[in-house]
Amino acid sequence: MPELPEVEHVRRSLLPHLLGERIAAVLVRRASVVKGPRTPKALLAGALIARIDRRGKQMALVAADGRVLVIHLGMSGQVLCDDGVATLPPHVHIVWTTQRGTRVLFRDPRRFGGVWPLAGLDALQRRWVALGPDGLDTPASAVATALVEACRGSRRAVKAALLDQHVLAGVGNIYADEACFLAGIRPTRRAQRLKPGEAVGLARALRSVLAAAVAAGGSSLRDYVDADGRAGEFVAQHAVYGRGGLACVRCGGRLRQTVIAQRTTVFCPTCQR
DNA sequence: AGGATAGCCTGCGGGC
DNA sequence: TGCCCGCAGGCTATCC
Repeated sequence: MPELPEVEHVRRSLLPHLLGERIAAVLVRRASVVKGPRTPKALLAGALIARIDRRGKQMALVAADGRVLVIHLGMSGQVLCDDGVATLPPHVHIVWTTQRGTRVLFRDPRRFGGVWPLAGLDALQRRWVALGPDGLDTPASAVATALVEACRGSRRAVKAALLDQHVLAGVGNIYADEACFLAGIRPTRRAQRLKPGEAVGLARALRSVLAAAVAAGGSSLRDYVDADGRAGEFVAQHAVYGRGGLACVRCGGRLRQTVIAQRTTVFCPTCQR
């Protein structure tokens, strides 16, 4: 679903609604989306929201008293804010209401996402060290190092390594394909065959694609909108994702489609080697 | 032990 | 029109 740029945009769009605001009430409408204690306290009832952090595709609401709630949007998750007047749309699983009357909805039709109540920042740290470095907030050189180390001796495809959140946090199917195209690297290449210079190029391409996508508000295919219901515009800039069989924007040749790590993969056989 | 496979869910578009 | 199939932005547990 939402990958790093979409989650970052949701995070930014939530800030004006939640930062410095106090949660007055929490309503859980479908308990199974809460992965941990389901008490109002664990779900930030009474909390003053001090920060909203992000690592990769995960977002964390951090309360002034140290409570933390991790939100993962999965494939179809949304966090929506409204004035609390309209009828709830379908698949809204959690509803927070702030003291000022803003209603914050966690909506997730496919329910691959969820929320994880954590005791504090220590627990968040422990959860997030398991992830690789963030694809956007990390210097390109460090991203390249992480890629080189993950590829060393690995027989899996380059794209499979990019999708592995333990290697690098935040890259999903769209941006893996787009970064490989920008770097001129075929996503099917075995990771261990990647030369160090190519890993550096791929790291640069990744950051460039992620930053451009954030600037465009992310990629809205079906479900994705930010907290204010706005869609992202980055789809118009996709060079390969969703364009299998169409003409390469660079050479005009026919883009090829295959499957890597169970994910549809599109690349240009001419521009990507 | 890394890496490839199901499985979790709902909704939508295409083909018949 | 309507039904059935395949497919979708993620991740985990399980198996080889």
